[in-house]
Amino acid sequence: MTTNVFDELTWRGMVYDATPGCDGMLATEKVACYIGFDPSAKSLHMGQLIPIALLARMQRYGHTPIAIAGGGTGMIGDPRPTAERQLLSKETVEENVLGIRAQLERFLDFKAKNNPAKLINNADWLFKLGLIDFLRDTGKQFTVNYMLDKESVKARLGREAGVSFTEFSYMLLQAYDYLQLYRGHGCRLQMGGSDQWGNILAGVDLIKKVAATTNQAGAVTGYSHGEPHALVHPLLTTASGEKFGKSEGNALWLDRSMTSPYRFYQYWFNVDDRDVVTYLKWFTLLDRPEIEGLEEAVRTEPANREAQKRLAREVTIAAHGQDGLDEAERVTAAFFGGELARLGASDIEDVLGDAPSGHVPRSALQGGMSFDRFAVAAGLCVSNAEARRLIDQGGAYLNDARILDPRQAVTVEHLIDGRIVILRRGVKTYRLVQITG
RNA sequence: GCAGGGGUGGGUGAGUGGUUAAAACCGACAGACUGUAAAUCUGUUGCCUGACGGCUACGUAGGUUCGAAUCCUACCCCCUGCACCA
Repeated sequence: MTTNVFDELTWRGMVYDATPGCDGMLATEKVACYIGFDPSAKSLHMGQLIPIALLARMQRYGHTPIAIAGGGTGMIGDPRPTAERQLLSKETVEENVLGIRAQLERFLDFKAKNNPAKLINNADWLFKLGLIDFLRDTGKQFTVNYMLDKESVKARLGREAGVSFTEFSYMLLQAYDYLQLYRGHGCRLQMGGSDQWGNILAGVDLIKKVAATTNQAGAVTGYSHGEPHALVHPLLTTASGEKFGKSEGNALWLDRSMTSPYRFYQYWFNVDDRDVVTYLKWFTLLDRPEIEGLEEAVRTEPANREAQKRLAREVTIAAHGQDGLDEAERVTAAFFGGELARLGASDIEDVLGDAPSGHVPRSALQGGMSFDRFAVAAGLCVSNAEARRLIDQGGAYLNDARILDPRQAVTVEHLIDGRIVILRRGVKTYRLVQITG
């Protein structure tokens, strides 16, 4: 472990940009720092593990992490370069904030003796904010020219549909948040992705304007709670150029009911060799020698996947606890260990309770059901045509036996202990089918 | 508001009356090879059908035609200039 977070983050490749003096502050003082979490869904997604990891690391170095649940800013929405956002209802935002809160509590220590993490909802102050006061106190500090400089706003200005005043104002709200935290919690660092740089600097600028202390001659001598800073991380993409944290184009979630621990684990397990070291640095607390050891392992014995296994273990346990990891590893062993056939139904149910599953009524199998239709009924394929295609190509399996004839009948004979069937497509897509009724 | 360009399958994008379920590329899926990797190679990639064949589809709604993604009309949306706001 290096002596200060900044060096640590630099080594981990997580510093894209920071305000001058930020490194010095982090090396010599213990400060409060914050990151905002947008409550646009009831669960955080994998991409948001990045800010979580940053906060967690700050805490380890003795700084105080503050997670902001954007209950207020979530009512507005940060402008996207393409199109206006759909406003979420107040109820939805509140619900989402609750979900996010529960998840953050697993990653940050809220009971630490010296620097317990804090979780604050910016609705606390934004909802109370009076328009006139806001325009006079905060709005007056910014020129529209400054605000127009933001990339996402520029992009929108070039379009006929434009950008609503609502979203245009977002930047000021975020700046105001930072000011509130600065005043109320002495928060001196805001972090985020590099796409947030503009918004974060707006906050820094606002604080500097409002909280500067001056000498007799009017020159700035300092700031009431110390100089505010900004630090942003690079935006992470995979070696193949995709957005990090997406599988088949869908986001993976931290909520186990939305993304099972098994799928979560598998995502990390399957990380490209080219990405695995970066991910170890970003998402695990492993120290430098350990990561360098794994890096070496990737180079010399890639087939062992030591780095991927370790990555998957570390991150899954952080997100889903020991139970979640056990479950993910049990399912993995059952599916990929080639011993499905030897297990009984209750063992399988036990182990795979969490695996992607489908249900087919027993009555459908009484007279036998052709395999292609069964595959659709069980949710392995979306259409009969797709099922037939899959079978033709030799990628369909029933209880680990390849099926080559679409009309092959699935009957009660195939049931494991009379109530379960395992379907598989290709190498790694398994589906547990429960026969009901 | 005026003028011009455009809306095609998951994406980019060809196609301007029949031979077009719609080129090409990407993505996706499967197979081979492997390490549950990458790269590569092969196949598949609207739906129903074992197959013949059928059905639905090219912004939306109508129309012309034996026949339209392709022509006409109206509407919606996007883009590019110009004007207005200044």
